[in-house]
Amino acid sequence: MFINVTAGIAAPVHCRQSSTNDPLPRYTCLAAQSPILLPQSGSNTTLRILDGCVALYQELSNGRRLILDILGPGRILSDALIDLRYCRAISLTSSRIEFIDASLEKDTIDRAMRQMLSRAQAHAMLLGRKTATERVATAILDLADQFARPSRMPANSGKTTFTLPLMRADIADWLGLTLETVSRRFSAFKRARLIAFDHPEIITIRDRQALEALAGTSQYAAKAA
Amino acid sequence: MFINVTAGIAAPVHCRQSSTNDPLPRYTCLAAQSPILLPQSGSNTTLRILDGCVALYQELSNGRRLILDILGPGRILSDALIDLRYCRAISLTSSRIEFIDASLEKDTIDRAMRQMLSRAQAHAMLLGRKTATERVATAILDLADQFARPSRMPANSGKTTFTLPLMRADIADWLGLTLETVSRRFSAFKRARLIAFDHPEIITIRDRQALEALAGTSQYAAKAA
DNA sequence: CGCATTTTTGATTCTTATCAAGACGAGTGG
DNA sequence: CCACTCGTCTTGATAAGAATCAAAAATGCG
Repeated sequence: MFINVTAGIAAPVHCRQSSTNDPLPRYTCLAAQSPILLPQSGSNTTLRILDGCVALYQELSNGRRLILDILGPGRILSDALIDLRYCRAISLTSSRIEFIDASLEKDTIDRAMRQMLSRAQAHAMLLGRKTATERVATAILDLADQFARPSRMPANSGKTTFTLPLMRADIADWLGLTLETVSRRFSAFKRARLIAFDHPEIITIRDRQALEALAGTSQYAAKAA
Repeated sequence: MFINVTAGIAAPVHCRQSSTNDPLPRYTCLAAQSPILLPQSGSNTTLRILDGCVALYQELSNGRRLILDILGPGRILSDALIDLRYCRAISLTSSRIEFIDASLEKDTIDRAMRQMLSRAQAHAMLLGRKTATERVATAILDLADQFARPSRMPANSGKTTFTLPLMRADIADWLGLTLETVSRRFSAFKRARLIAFDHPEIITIRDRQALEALAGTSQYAAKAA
């Protein structure tokens, strides 16, 4: 199912969308695994993710794929930011997105751009110089930051539970690993009681400090941005 | 030797620099291996590399380093672009830089930002999914694009000669490899007659097409930007 | 020329990929 | 309700690629 964002009408069934005359914002709901087609650069199509999860990825000749970034609620995606000749975007879970007027929120775009670059650089560090263990620890912490419900009970010191919007294969494509390696690291972290999970996609962080130590110094700079 | 760009006065000996009252542009020469200290974000310090080569890099806890990008003549470096808490910049060869007024060239900064992001994403692809052979081939082509003299004789079909501004260890830190692996790939390419060199830093591309094939589809998107 | 740095090359080890098989869970239809 | 299937996940055995360790060769410099 392809959603052409240019037209803004080819939305799936279960979709809330205001009428054409309405002022911004307009909402759209995407099913899981829906490609998001931004128009050619220059049209200034910009959207904000309200809910769900979007992956920005590139592909190589023989089927190799790398997910460049995982975008959770609040993140901005714009043709002003990314080079669409090389990047594709896809929703990993069912997602709700909002179209925003780029010209009205120049500052927002600017901040999003800086965050994108900052994260890309931190991710390059991860891909170039971190071990599999460090990569997975980094990923778990980043995903917890982006997808954990803010409503955690205060008594639960440090324990965060969240639903992974990516499956093992996606995490592998994000971290430059194989799904088997990712699975092994998750199992190892579970054995070491750094995380806990019964279902593979519902993760509880049991020892955040240890994970942070494993993840290495250069945590995603995105937090501060 | 530290060059604090804020003040713009702590320049090395062999330095051409106009007086304080002069209008833009102002030039500065940097010796090889001079760290470039940009001020805290917000001051809009922006510079253009006129000659030479600058590396943008990050460091990890235990001495691991990753060069995020190699900047040749024409490239822009600005505190508006990069997060200076995590990035450092250093000249790899003696370089000439020019300070520009970011407010006057908003469009230039914008294009530079997009190029930076585009290159960061292509580099992430390289680090995450390319083999050592593909990485080195990609690097040689990118460096040729950035540092080969444009004055190549027309008869020399496809043959480009240029001086590498990086040594093997730098290339390794850029490509997420070790210097031994980089050296081995250079030797292999030499044996296969894809490149030629007598001195390790003066490289001639003998078979650009083969290199491009090895480098894989997603060549640096930077060219078009 | 001699010294320090860089590069090359070789031998070995280690991490992760690859190949393979089984376990688990969700959904389907009998 | 239960078999059946499909997709995902886990785990194990093995292989491949790059790192590491080590030493020699080349280069540049004082």
